[in-house]
Amino acid sequence: MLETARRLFWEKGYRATSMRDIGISYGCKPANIYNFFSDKEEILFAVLREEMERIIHPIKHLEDDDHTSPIEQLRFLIECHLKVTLSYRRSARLLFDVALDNLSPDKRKKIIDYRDTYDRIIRKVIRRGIDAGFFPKIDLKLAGFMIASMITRTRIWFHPKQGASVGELVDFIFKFALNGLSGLKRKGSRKR
Amino acid sequence: MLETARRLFWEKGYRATSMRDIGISYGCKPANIYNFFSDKEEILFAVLREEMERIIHPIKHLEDDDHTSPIEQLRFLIECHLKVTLSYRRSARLLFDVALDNLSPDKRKKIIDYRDTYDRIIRKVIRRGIDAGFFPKIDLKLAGFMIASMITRTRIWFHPKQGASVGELVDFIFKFALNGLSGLKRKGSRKR
DNA sequence: AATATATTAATGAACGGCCATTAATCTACT
DNA sequence: AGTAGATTAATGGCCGTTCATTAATATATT
Repeated sequence: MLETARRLFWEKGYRATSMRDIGISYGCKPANIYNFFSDKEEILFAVLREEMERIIHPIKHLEDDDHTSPIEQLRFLIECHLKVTLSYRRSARLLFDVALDNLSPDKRKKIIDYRDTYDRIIRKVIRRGIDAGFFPKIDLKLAGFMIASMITRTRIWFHPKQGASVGELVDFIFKFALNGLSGLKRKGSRKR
Repeated sequence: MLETARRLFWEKGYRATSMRDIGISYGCKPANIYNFFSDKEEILFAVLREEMERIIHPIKHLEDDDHTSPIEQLRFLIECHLKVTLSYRRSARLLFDVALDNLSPDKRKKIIDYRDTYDRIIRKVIRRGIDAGFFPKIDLKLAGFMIASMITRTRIWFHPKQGASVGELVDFIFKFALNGLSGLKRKGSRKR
């Protein structure tokens, strides 16, 4: 049932998906859904949390890994994030962006914490790249957001049957990011 | 009134913004809105079209400009797109992504045409950079999407009072993109 | 094994709320 | 007087959720 809801939320949006829609798609009446979830919001929360977990889990160790090469870490992070992202079907919207308003403050905070964790990890990886001399001293926040932007939006336009394969996309984004970061100058950096 | 609707749609989403909301915010009753717009969808269409116009208009000439330096063109495009994007308030969602479903097919097509125009322009600029020897032969679609992704998502996280200024962001993205593209190898390219 | 009891899953019916929109009427302006 | 803008009252529709009931399944008891 959660999978059904997840699919519909991504396809149509949270608000445009009714409990009746979920029931019809899953094969039960909407009232039955309340035997499994307390309300609609809880379904959304479960969906978002599960996806965030899938994104964070494989890269979590990077936060404390001060030994592996930062370039390898960057590639690993990009590859993991991208593969999770593209393991789902293409979607016209990014649910992480649009659905947070529909969560109560405490649940929203939990999802935002996941995002913060992601941001923290990617910045650490980049930081290590700087410290190791691969990248110039740059704004970690900007760099992290740029890379994440490129990855997250692949879900909107990437189509597995057309153009580049996932592997090629990993390569492209990794190299683009690596070159992009490597070539930046001190200018534009800002102490935070 | 259009400005009021635009603001609310971006803040809360199209579906979560009721005609009552628009009326209250604008200072009239919802029924009055129908003296100016035939229905809710027409408001959305007007909002999206106006914003797309603002994005496309300043860069439209780039489509037929085979003389200016492609690097300058790239910078100009990034700068224009970014400045339009950040001329609006930060938003938790990208209306272009989420609201298209709420348009009738013919109106949706019109907005998508704008996006296609943007994609065409940015790919042309990159194409020229390739032809002029600045970039290696790469997948134009991927490259275009990457740059556009970085720009469009600034609307979600950029805050004018914190961190980098708009100008610094223009510099950052331009250089990131320029270096990113410049350093790419033939590998990963794919004939389309 | 058969039966009673408990639990879980599923449903029909309905509620109260909100929505976009319309028709009729009113008000302000020229 | 005519018109544009604004409002009131109402409609039909959809929504998330609740409640009482039923059906199916699991567990405990004899």
